[in-house]
Amino acid sequence: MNTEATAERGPTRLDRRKERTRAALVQAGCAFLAEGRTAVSIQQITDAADVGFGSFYNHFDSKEALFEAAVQSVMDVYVAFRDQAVAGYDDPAEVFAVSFRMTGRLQRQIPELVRVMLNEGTRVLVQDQGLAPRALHDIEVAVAAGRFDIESPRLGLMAAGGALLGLLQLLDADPDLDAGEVSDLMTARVLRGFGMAKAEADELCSRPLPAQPEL
Amino acid sequence: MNTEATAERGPTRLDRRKERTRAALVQAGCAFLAEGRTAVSIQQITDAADVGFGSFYNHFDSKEALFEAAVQSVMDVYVAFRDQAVAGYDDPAEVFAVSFRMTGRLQRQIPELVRVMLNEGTRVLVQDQGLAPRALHDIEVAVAAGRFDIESPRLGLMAAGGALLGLLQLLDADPDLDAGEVSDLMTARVLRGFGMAKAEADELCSRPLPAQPEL
DNA sequence: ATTATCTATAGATCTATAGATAATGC
DNA sequence: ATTATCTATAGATCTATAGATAATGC
Repeated sequence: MNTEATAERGPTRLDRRKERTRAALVQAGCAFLAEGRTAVSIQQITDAADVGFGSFYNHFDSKEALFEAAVQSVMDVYVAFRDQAVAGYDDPAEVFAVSFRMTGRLQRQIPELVRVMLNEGTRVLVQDQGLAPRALHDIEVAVAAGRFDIESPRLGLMAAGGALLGLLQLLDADPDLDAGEVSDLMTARVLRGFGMAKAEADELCSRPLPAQPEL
Repeated sequence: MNTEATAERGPTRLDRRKERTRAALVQAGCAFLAEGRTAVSIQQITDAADVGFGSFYNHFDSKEALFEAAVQSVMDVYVAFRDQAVAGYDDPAEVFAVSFRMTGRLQRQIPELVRVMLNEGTRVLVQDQGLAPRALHDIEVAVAAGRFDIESPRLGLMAAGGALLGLLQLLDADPDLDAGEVSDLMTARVLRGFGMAKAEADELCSRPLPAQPEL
């Protein structure tokens, strides 16, 4: 029995040490994922994490389990980023625009995180938890509010999500691009695809943005 | 010296046998790629290809080299598919629409091929040969002809290509969807994002299509 | 006393090649 | 005679675990 379960105290120092080890492994997994290198040995992973080889099995059953956790952790961070970024906006179309514009800028802030997402590709758009349901909700709310004019929210999600991944890929491939400018152009284009007039879309994409959330 | 080099004759029976072996290996590589299983042994690959283990090294230096060739072969097939599909169309906007609409339908025709593309993800959109330069050319021609109204063809490529991948992912994830219907809706949405009026986009996406090219 | 970490290693698996076999070319 | 295929295997690498060590809890 650990203290947490019996006496309802917070995590012990032991718990924190364990969590640090796990986090180091997940972090190393992310680094390899960002490079698309999943064909590494567990030894290479523990070396990168600066952790004893055997410790790996205290936390994960297999390499695949680690990589899964690594993707999960990246998506958790991204969802938190998005939630913070759009907090305080009322207009659902603006929520959508802000989250789109901020994500493009995120590529310059934490390129490794975005690379993990790019390696996951469009799979993230059909998962029934995490990013996809939130983005779908955003779109549905905007449709209900009469801000978007589309046939199918799910199709809209795939179009917008795909375009977002394309934007991130472009920014990753070309470091010279102005991330803010390109992101805003892409966002305006997607809004037009959702039936918004050009002038209105452009205006919505030129409004000031919140500060980049802490991560 | 082989007969081809010295006497300019066609490929010999030996050449054809070699090519069959190579094709079997590439085909097996595609099958694993489509499942996202790159962590297979060379033994598993040669078993799947029904080829002796040692023969692998007659054709490839490493597993990575095989997978690269497998992706290449899939992209070659897709480019040929697209070229055949759009042959005979003059209006660059229609070329774009047909290639988009036909690709969605291709998912139902050869899902394994599309799955390999999905596993490659947005990477295909920033490669300087194969699909990306052709699609970019289509867009540039349509802009020059006054059919598309966009700021940056490259950004348009990323938006359209990303949306196409999203469409393919959706069709792959949900076998019950009407591929033709969904593809046409997505195409129309992308055309609107390129500045085309809704009525015109819808009309363009309801025209008859050529027969699916042989592959 | 308990728990997580580390090191060391047995056994499994995988790669790359050598040498034998089969098919084709001339 | 030549070339590609196949089978067999040595050596390298990798995984999973056992047992020792270090850190923490009480």
